[in-house]
Amino acid sequence: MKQKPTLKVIAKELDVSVSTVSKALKDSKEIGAKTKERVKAFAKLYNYRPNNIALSLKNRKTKTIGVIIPEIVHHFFTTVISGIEQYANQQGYNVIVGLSNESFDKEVINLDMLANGSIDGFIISVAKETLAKEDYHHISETIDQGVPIVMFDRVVDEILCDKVIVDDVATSKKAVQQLIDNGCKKIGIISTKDYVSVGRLRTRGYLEALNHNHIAKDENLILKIDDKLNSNDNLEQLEQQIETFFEKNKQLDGVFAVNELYAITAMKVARKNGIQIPEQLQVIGFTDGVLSKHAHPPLTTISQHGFEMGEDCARLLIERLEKQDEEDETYQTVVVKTDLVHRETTKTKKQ
Amino acid sequence: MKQKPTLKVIAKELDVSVSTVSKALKDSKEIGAKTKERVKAFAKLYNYRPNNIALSLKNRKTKTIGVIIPEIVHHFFTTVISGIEQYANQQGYNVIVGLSNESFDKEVINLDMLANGSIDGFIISVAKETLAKEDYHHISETIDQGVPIVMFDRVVDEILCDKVIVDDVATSKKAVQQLIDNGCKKIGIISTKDYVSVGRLRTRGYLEALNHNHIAKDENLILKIDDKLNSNDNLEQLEQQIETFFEKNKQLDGVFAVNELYAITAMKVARKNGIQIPEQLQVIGFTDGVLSKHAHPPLTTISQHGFEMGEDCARLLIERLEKQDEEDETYQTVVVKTDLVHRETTKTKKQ
DNA sequence: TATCCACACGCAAACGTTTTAGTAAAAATA
DNA sequence: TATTTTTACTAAAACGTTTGCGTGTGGATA
Repeated sequence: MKQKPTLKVIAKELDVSVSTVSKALKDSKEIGAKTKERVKAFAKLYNYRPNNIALSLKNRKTKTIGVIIPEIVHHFFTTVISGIEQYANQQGYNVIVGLSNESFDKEVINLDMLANGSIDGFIISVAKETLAKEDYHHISETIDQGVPIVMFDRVVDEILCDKVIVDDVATSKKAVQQLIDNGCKKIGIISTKDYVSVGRLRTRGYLEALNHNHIAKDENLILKIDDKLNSNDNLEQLEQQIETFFEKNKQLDGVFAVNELYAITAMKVARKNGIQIPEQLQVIGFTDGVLSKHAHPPLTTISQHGFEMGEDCARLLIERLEKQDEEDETYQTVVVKTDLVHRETTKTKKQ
Repeated sequence: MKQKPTLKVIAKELDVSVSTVSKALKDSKEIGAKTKERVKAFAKLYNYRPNNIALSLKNRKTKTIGVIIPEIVHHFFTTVISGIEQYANQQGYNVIVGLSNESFDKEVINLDMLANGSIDGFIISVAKETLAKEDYHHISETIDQGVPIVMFDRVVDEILCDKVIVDDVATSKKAVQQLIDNGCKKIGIISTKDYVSVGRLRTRGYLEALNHNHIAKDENLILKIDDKLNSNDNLEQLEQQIETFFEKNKQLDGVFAVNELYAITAMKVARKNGIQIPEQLQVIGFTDGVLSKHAHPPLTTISQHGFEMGEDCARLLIERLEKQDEEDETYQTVVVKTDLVHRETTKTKKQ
């Protein structure tokens, strides 16, 4: 339990100045060969490492990026984090994770805690409560203070910053089109309330697909789940709502669900009602996670490539950080491509 | 894009000294009432926040704890992180996450990057490669440097530090006993190679249960999966190995799997072979995650209460940090209790 | 009027670095 | 030998805080 060596103690020990030690360690030509040797040997012996905090203070940058997400026990978000981590570490950056738990207040607190010099920039996916309140002052203030932000997945249009998203509308349209092509006549969507941007957009894509195929919109076929039900606690309520939905729509032969959980639960309800998948009912989910892959039957889904999204987020942020002098005020929105992963809840009509 | 206000700029603007500003903001009685007012008003106007990095440097503590885990796309680990986050934030600490990706080198790098003043202490679950190499010098060196470490789940006995674990042996024994009580005669275990501590211990629990019931050990009933197969890429190989395992053990009527994935995959193989669960084969998995809950049929599992484990880790670490003067060299090992979650892959003989 | 004491504030050091500018001494040049 | 150049190093400032101590001003007291 010895104290960590600093330049100062090395200097004192070797009877040279602090600056000599510093320079010797960086192989400066200002320092003589034998002095360098002495210093390096001593530093290695005592396992000297420069103090990161001091460096951060001096350089006014921490080489750390803050990621704030609604929840971490969630396959998509962790996949994104993996991508962020990978790219960031590779560039010598650390990643600090803050959880908002979908709460506005916790999001504000997290932003506050980290924005005071702890991190160089943020990557954030906005909490549902924040989206519902439409209060983004904490985000715009952070940007105003010169801390760049990259938003992903749940983004908000009013805020000017770099963004990484999936083309929710086009992707959903593609998925629903697939159901139509596979012969579905009565296609329902299980979505979220409209203030969740991805729910809103995916619903729009669903409607566009119907419209494009001259299928009339039927409000009964659109189920908008209340956000609170996402938490694992009230699974039964979710199941109940979907059950009711199924009862209301007897000849339902296709379901597009905006997330894994809704898709899986729909399958569960279908199974309970003796509905054969995919023979009587075809299902496509958004987001390709473990649940979909290991479901029975394995679920056809849309893969959003979370890892790549994470990499893109980190890249965008770090690029902006590294050229912060130029004050580039033009922001990018990266749209990552999606893929339809055909598994066994859809009929394989066309590949 | 204004620069962040510091004490210095406030001081200059108000034509007082830096120390006056600092003291005024903390309501020191040394400062006159009107000056305090002026300073506070100005600070609020420009949204002044003390720079955390400077404080960290001064106080020699960062109020940040580093968590290093093998992978983040994993229900158990994210649950633990949730617990850590919750407790830590509540105590005013931040959480920084490092991923080892099960690699020894990445673990060392992560430890190195963070140990130089960036964090006050670590919470770590050791990478498989590290366990295989049995090289823990990076960990002991970190502890020697005065940075406390708490290990959880995958711990190593040789290292003296606080630990949070599950009683793997007893818990596994209990699970296997349950299978026996439910009438299973031929019980197999799907485990990992022995260098993964949890796999080794859970296998031991399995054997103890057999022994306790005077059932002879049968090597054929013990399948030790090679670690590399955990990654989602080679699922087919995993499936293949389990398939072979089933063929070798025809009258198998009980399976105890040391993790979710193995359990789920075993069920998949069983279904493919037309084996009815739980009528012909009963299955219990270790770790209660989303897969188990949403499996069909829902999987009976052992819940390790990851959230509580996280809280315990954070509590242990923070307690040690806050009384670092006393140099308490007695370490605790917290054993969190487990529960058998009865679902539908076991016969409900006794509740 | 001389002395004392609050009062209100400023100075400076410290945390551990890096870096610019400066300075002795030694070496090279004239 | 006198001057310049090079070598090898040190001093000090800076990053943004906090805090113990010093100090000038004023009013109250003697």
